[in-house]
Amino acid sequence: MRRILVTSALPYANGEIHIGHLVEYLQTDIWVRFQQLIGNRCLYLCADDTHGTAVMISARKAGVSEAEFIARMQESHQRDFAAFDIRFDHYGSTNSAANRAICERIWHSIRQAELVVERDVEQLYDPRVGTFLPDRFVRGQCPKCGSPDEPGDNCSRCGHHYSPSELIEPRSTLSGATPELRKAPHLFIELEKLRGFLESWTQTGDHLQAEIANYLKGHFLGEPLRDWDISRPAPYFGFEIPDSPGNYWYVWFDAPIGYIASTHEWCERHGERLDDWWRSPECEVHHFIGKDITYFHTLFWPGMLKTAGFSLPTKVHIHGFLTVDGEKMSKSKGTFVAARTYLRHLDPSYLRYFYASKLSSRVEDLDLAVDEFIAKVNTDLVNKIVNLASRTAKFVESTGLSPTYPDDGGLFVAAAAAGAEIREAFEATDFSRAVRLIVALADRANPFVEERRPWDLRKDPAKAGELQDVCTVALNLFRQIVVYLSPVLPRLAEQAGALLGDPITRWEQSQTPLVGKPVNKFTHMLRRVEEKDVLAMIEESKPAGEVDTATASPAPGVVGSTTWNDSGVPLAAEPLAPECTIDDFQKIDLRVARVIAAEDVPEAKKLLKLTLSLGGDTTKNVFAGIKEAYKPEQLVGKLVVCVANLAPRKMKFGTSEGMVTAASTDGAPPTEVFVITADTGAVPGQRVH
RNA sequence: GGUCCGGUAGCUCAGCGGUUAGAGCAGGGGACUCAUAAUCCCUUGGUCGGGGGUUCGAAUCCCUCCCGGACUACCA
Repeated sequence: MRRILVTSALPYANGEIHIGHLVEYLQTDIWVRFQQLIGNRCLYLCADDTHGTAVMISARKAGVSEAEFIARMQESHQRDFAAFDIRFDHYGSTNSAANRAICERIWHSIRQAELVVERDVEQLYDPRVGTFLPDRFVRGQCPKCGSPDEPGDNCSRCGHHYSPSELIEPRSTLSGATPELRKAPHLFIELEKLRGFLESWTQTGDHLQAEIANYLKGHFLGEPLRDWDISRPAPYFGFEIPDSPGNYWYVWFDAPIGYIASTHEWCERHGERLDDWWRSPECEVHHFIGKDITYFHTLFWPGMLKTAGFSLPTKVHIHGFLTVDGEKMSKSKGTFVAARTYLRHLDPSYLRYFYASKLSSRVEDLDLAVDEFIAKVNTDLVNKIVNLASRTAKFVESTGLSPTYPDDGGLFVAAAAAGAEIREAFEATDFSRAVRLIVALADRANPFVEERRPWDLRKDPAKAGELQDVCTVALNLFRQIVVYLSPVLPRLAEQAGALLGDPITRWEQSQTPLVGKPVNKFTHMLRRVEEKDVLAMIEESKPAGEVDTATASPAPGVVGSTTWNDSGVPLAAEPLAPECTIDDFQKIDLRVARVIAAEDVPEAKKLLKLTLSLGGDTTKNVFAGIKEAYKPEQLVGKLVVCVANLAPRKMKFGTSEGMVTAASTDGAPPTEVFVITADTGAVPGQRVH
């Protein structure tokens, strides 16, 4: 029996769980349940990741204390996980006494290893809010290309990288205030000192997927590893560093330590020793994470563990992101579905099954195509698998299963043998392969029922024995499939166990048929998915107030903010700029213009080249960063609003003589950009007053 | 631009050196009626991205090009 400790990444306490998060938690939960099913001792641990500026700000906005804020969020997270049958052995919080203690312990080791250096860091500071600003909380004009309102780390227009302090006319997105440059001491971990260890750990053994090891080799280990800035000056929601008053551990220092702290809390409750799980060569440690946090889990984290003498991860399992119908999840398209919203419309088993049917051990994005989702769930689960039971169980309600297992032409034995391959696939987190193999078993079981025609047998009392045998076979094949599928579909396993009076708890149950048992009354196990439910879920996930003009028209004559129920998200994402005067506004000459030509700039990722007419012979050549939102032909003929007196700017592909105005939510993907057009009747050349 | 992954039937994918390339779904035809109109049988459909090469033999190995995606672009 192996002893295995498993974690999923700690969800951040700044937002709700959505179906993208669930890829990871379901993947992990399935693997854990599989391990338990085959008899291994397997613990599944998680916690909320609670620290950092973002939580501090969100709590402030919500008008509650951080403690209150994270408590609410944690409750919400745990409720969602439970609803999807994600079964943690313990769910902690990084804002716990246990975590603080272990952070201190690990910190002490890192200090002792002389890996810490102190250096001053200049960072922008918001004097109005009284806090230092992470890069993404600062916006301003790009120092290179002059593009206004660019984020604090790099320019979305020219791609130039800079530090937020290089921005021209920077402002805080929290308050609109002009940030000040302030110097503060920060603590750094000198990761380069661990190079030897990290090279060998990442490049040998089976700790990482091959593509990840390769990626690290090329991207990080190819040059000196940079020092890791792991402290933040006050105010910061987190743990104060004991030997550095006024400084707090950066959230990414204490977050992974939460894995150990959560284990510690579990140990306290169950009378176990932490060292048996985190300092024992007998115990495997498996982390499941998304590809976005590869860096933290494959370099810093092993470095910290190694230095502090904890077990290194046996394996870091890294998965890709979720896409919906081939595109990134999008709030406006309604594909950014909160777990809570999903639950209002659909059965969690559908998602568990669908994800399982798509997941492999590779670092690939997983696509949820709505049609495929519906087809897979209905065809495989309901029509093929559950159908085996629902078409035969009632014939043996009174007699129960045959006392000995009848001749089934070798079906049960063959499916039992297939278990070895299915088991390997689960072990390797190659769930799509496992599911494919399992469904193939159902494809063989249904023809058996068809051929033996139980519905005819029941008409002849002399064939009662044969009827019982046929149903005994069908129900056993069903049960066998459900045992294999039980890590994916625990509810179905429970229902099947109840039907046959024999709870499904062990993989071995797939190897021996069940005989001589009474059969309970069959009750529905899984409803078919209906397209309208999926569509309703997507509709509900669209931002409130966003009316789909193709399908809905507003009630005439009724106008008011309560009627429209517009979301507060865009404004909150990008608070109002500092006040300006009418004179300030007059400097900007906005004009109505007609797009008379639009063409793609093939070499550019974001740009379209537009020719704007201001009426008469006056035209302007403008490059607009809207390629990902519009096709050129959609724009030709449109009346847009342009900044007509903008200084011309030479760009890689030509000179841009103006700018087309467009609306977007800060932080939204580049596909969510909406060009501002003029109402009917406006003509090119008119000024916007 | 760099790195990596992929391109096999309309769709999702399997096969990854060896008999005429497979499955499920979808399409077409038929059967059945126990079952959540589920099931079963038959069937249409593919120069395995293009081109070179290695080999007795290639979807499978090598080279090259094209296309799609992810990551990355002095950033952690």
